[in-house]
Amino acid sequence: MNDSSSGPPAMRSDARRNYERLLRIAEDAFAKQGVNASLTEIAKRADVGIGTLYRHFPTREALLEAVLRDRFDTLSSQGREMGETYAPEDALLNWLRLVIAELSRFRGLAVSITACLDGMSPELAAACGGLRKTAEDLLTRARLDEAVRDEVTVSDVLRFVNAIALVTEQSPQPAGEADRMLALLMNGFRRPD
Amino acid sequence: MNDSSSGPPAMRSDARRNYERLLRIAEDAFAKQGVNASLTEIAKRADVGIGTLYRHFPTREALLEAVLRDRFDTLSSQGREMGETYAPEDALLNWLRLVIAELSRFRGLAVSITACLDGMSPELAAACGGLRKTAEDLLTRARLDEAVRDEVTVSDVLRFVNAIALVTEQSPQPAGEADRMLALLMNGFRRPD
DNA sequence: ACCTGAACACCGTTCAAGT
DNA sequence: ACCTGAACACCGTTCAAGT
Repeated sequence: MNDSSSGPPAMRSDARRNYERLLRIAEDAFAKQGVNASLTEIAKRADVGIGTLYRHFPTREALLEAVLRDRFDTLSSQGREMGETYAPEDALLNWLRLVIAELSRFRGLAVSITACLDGMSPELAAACGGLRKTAEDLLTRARLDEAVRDEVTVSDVLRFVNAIALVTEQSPQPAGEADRMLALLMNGFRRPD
Repeated sequence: MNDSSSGPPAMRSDARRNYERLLRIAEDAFAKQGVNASLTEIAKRADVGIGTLYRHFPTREALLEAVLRDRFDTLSSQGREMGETYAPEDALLNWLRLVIAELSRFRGLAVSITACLDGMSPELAAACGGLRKTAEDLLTRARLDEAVRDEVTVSDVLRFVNAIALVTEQSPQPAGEADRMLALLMNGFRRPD
């Protein structure tokens, strides 16, 4: 909490180097092999003992969370911008598109995020919290604008978006499919009148 | 193909016993541990050498497919019944509810099915084919009844249904959540007028 | 024709030993 | 304070040897 805005935590310089190398290699591995990429191999590719990986990131989720943090932060701020520049419904739609793109970056990521939406996997809770807050803002605005039914909750939205990413990620044209599904979904969210 | 309706394939009686034991144990294991349950343990619990498991089921998907076959068949015939007894839209809705319930039986099943909808995992193709055909019939009827937009494809429907199962399966009240999401979805499918 | 299980290559995770 | 890597328990998969 105190180090989230006050810059990098204090570390011995070799430790810091290892930490960053691990992060870089892990991102690449997750992108190429999915979120279940071999930790042993990540350590090896980072020229680091496996124990060092575990010291910095006690669980796979901790490592994943670290890799995700930056991206998720920019996702949130993009959401805020959109809220200011677009009409409520478009803001929501466009932002959700970005979220889906992000969730599709690593195979299996959407599953992990779903798990954390459901309360498991406390490691990713911070990452999800940010998303949830942004989604809440955009959804509320859309609701006030009468563009979305009252019964639709933030959980609904996030769950669906995860679902779309999940089910699209192996499809031949992920982005196209995802867009179509998202459009159908927003149509479902809209009020009947 | 020739043995799908002409009864069980010819096997030595001990082989047949092993085959069925494996099937029973595997179903239980998949239900309890998800579709990635340890094959080694399944073989052990079935009192069978691991090689025997591989002889009968060369891949995990083959085993899964065998476990699923019966259930998926009854799912298809239930779909046909519903097509005859309910109004087109209700038939589709109610059948999709059943599909979701089935996909939620094993953790991770929806992911596997999605993979096979997308053309990977040929092992499960047969199982998916049945689902697809039934979905096609029900969807066509709903379309003719003008209850569903023209652009909605079978793939859309199945993908969404998978998505719902997937994203619901770890939720606190899976069935309730799934129903809500399915309702929203059908709302999105409906024509604007 | 079918079964067995040892063998191999891999992985996650821990922890005593080092600097 | 941090790093290392051997050690342990597990898994998937193959295949030579058995009946």
